Amino acid sequence: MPHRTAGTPPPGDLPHGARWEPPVYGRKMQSRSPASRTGRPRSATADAAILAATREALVELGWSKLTLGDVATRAGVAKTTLYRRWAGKNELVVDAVAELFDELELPDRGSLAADIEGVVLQFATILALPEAKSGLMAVVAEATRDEALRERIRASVVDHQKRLVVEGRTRAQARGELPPEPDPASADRTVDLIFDMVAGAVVHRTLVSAEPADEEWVRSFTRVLLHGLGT
Amino acid sequence: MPHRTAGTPPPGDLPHGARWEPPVYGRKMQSRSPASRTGRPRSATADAAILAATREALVELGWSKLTLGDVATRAGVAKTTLYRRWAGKNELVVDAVAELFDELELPDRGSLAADIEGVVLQFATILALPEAKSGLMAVVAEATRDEALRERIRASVVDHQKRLVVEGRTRAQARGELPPEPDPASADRTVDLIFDMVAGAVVHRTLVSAEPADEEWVRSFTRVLLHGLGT
DNA sequence: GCATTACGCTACGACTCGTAGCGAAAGCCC
DNA sequence: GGGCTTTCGCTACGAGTCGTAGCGTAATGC
Repeated sequence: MPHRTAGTPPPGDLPHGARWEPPVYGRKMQSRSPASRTGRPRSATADAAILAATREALVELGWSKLTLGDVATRAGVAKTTLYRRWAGKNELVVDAVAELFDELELPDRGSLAADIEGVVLQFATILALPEAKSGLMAVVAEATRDEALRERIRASVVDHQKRLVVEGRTRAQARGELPPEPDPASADRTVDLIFDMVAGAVVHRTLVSAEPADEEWVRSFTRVLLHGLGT
Repeated sequence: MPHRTAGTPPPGDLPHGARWEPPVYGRKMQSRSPASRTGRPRSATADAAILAATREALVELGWSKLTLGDVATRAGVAKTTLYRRWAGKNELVVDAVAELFDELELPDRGSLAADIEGVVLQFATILALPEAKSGLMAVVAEATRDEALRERIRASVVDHQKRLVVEGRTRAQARGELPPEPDPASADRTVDLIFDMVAGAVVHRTLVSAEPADEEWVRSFTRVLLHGLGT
């Protein structure tokens, strides 16, 4: 099963993909893509094998020592096949890591605090995986100089998480735990702020401080997020 | 002027550094270091030129395309000189980026909120520099698989910032804006939490969301940090 | 002067990169 | 089945980077 961003392009985008000069959208699509096409189809098995091999290589070698030739060997495909499907290491790793975050959900635990603690713990668990740690931050670093890559990360990782923030806020407002927003623009800014605070804190805790974001830490974090430092 | 972590090793550490097999401390020290030594001394001018050239190359090329050979050329030194002083790209970039954060300070602005806003804005300004963005996150990603590198980052970047948190909290407690901590262990945890929340949010806003952490954002962030989401 | 260390320079094997070219395989459509 | 189209595996290649070795020279302390 190929990754969502590849098999199912964002609705209303990329109806055709013949041209391929600058790495606009990292993943190379099957040329001449109007839904139907003739010829031998791409192996979906290879897709899964390549992404799994990429994660495996990330664990064993880390970002800097990961080579596409090595990934190809692990996946049992030719190196050229990799270059036919992805523009380079950056795009490949984004897709490989993005799959890890697909399972993020926001189960209703009855209160805003419990909801936050639950989803933050999920996020922290994923981020504790070595392939997530070394892979994700490396591509984020690369994305500072690559607009298309940043967009790719946003589409396949960030938006997925941000939706959880929106959902959690809606739920909390229905419970009366949060005041309704005055206008939509202000609501968007608040969502962005919360998202940066939550994801940023977990990432910083895990990667920079190199300490586990365990239950105790998550409880403290949630308390400050909801009630501030003063209490 | 060589960087602090090199010229002035952490007090009570590294009194001798003759052996050099695994990259224990990234920066290679002058072999046989017991304070005095004979022979031609290392050029301090070269140190500054190399670190400046590294930042320049980070801006123009980014992390992945930065090569030590190129840095050497820009700095006007031989490539071998670079390898005599640093273990590799990671350590060099850490030192080059660390200098950017040396100027961080915590001026007394009269209230905890104002203090936080001031220092967060400083941090955001530095992090907005392209050399800081691409350089810092790349080495953090590498540090997930390199304990020594992580320690190097901690010593030359993170601790510097964390001290500001401690100072700000002390100041706020003296003003009566924050309650005193019950025990030292709890106090340490709180400092770590705040630090991860502040630095993490700014980093995430700047790098992942790719939006500026401007005054308006900082004000909103500070409000949530101090009083929580409920208000 | 002498010992010692840093420096600039050149050269080197090993490795990775990304691509080109080929024949074979695997699907659609007639 | 026959033809068309696209993908696949494989090999080979030039280009570029890596990190080091070796050498003669420069700069300091004794």
